[in-house]
Amino acid sequence: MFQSHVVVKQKFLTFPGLRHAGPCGASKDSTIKLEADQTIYSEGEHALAIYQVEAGAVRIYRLTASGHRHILSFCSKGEWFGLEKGHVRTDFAEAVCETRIRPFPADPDAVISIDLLNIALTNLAKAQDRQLVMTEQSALKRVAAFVQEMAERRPEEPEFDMMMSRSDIADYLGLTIETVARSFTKLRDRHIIRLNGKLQRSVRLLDRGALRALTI
Amino acid sequence: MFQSHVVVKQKFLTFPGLRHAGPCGASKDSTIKLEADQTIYSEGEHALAIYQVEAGAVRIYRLTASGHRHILSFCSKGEWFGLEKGHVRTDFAEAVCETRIRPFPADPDAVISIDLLNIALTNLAKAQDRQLVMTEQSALKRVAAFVQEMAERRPEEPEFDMMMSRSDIADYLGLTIETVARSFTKLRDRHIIRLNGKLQRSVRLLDRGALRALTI
DNA sequence: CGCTTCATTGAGATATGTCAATCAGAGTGG
DNA sequence: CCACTCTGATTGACATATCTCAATGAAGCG
Repeated sequence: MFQSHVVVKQKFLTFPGLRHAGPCGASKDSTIKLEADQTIYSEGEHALAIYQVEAGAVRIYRLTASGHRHILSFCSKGEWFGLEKGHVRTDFAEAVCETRIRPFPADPDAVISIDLLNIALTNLAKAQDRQLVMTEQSALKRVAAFVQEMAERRPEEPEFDMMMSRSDIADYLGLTIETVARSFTKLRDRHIIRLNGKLQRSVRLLDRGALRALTI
Repeated sequence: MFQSHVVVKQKFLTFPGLRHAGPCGASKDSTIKLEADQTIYSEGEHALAIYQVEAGAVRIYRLTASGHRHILSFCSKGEWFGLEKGHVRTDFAEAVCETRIRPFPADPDAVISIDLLNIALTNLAKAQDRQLVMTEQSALKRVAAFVQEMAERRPEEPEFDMMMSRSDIADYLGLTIETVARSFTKLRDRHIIRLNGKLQRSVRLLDRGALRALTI
C-alpha cells in the first residue's frame, strides 16, 4: 500500500521523455513530437512519466503470448495515458499518426497538482464502457460504437479523420480486418456514414440517429 | 478537476450503508451481512461509500438498453468496489451468495488513509486484463481464464466453490449459458477440472498446466 | 510500368447463438 | 414413500455470424 503522493515522487524522480530527445524530440516547451508509429514506451520499461496528448492520437496495446496485438485504448487530444499501477510498463504506447504529447510533470513538486485519481477513474470508466462494447456480439455494433466514439471526440466537425488503420480498429475491437471492412461497407451502404480519402479513413456522419441506434 | 481529498470529503459526508440497517444489516463492527442476490446499490443512486469484501462475493454489473446484463467484475475477499468517478452510481452491486462487506470509511477524517488511487489503478488493471480475455475468440479460453481467475483467489485450496451461477458466468464472459456449460463439460472431459456439488459449482483443478496453457 | 501498401470482396469452414428437450437434485404435498 | 414441480445445468440439432484463405481493387511511388 502506498499513498498517492509517495507514488508520484517515486514515479518522477528523473526527467521523463529522455528517449525522445532526437530530431523529433522535445522542444523547449517540453512537448514531444512524434511521427506515425513512433514508440513512446514499451512493456517492461521503467515508468518514468505520464503523458497528455496535445495533438494526434496514441494507441496503447499489449501483445499476447500468442503474438496477437490487443489495443486497450486510443488516446486523442486532452487524454492522459501512461499511469500505471507499478513502476514497470505493462503495455506499449505508440503514435498512431503524427502526434504531439506532453510528459507531465517534469518537476516532482508540480506533479502534486495533477489529479491522478481522476485520470485513473476516467480510464477505468472507459475500460468498463469498452467491456460492454466488446461483449456486444455483433461486429457491426462494435464498429458503430467505434465510429461513435471517434465522432464524439469532434462533436463540432461534420467530417473527421479516424487516423487509425483497419488493422488498428480490428485489434481494438477484437475482430479481423476483413470483418471491420465489411462492417464499414454495411454502414456506408445503409447511408449511415460516407467514407472519403485514399485510405477511406475520413468519415462523414450521414445519419447520427441510425448510428446511435446501433450502439444501444 | 478536483483533488483526491476533496472528492473523498464529498463522497463521505453521510454515514454509508444506511439501507442495510435491517435484520441483515450492519453489526456494531460496521460490517454488513448480505443474503444471496441482495442489492448493495443500484444505478442512479448517490454514491455514498466504497466497500471492501470481507467474505463471499459481489457482482458489479450494468444493464444495457436492450435489457442485457453485463457483469463488469466479481469482487471477492479483500477486493474493493464502489469507487466511482462521479457522485452517481453507474452500475449495480449485488451479493452473489451470503456475503459480508465493510463500508469504508464512515469517518471523513479516517478516509485519508485509504489509498483510493491504488484501488482505482487495481480495478483499472483488472478491467484491462478482462478486455484481453473478452477478445480471445474462443469460448473455451474465456471459461478457462475465468476458472483460472477463481482459482488464483484461493491458491492454497485444492477445491473451491465458484459461487456464481452459469448465468452469472455467461454474463461476465459475454457468452450464453449453453456455451458456458459446454465449455465446462469440455474442461471436464479433458480431465483439466472436476466438477462437484449439486450445482456443479465446486471445482477441483486436475491439470493446472493444461488450464494455464489455455489462457495463454 | 511494376511494386508496395492498404482496403475490399468472395467462398467456404467453423464456432457460437438459438430453440428445444432432457437430466439431476431438492422440496412439497398426497 | 411416491408423484409432482421447480430450478439450474446439460445436451442436441440447426441457423448464422465471423474467421480463414484467397483474389481483386485503388492509390502512391520508384
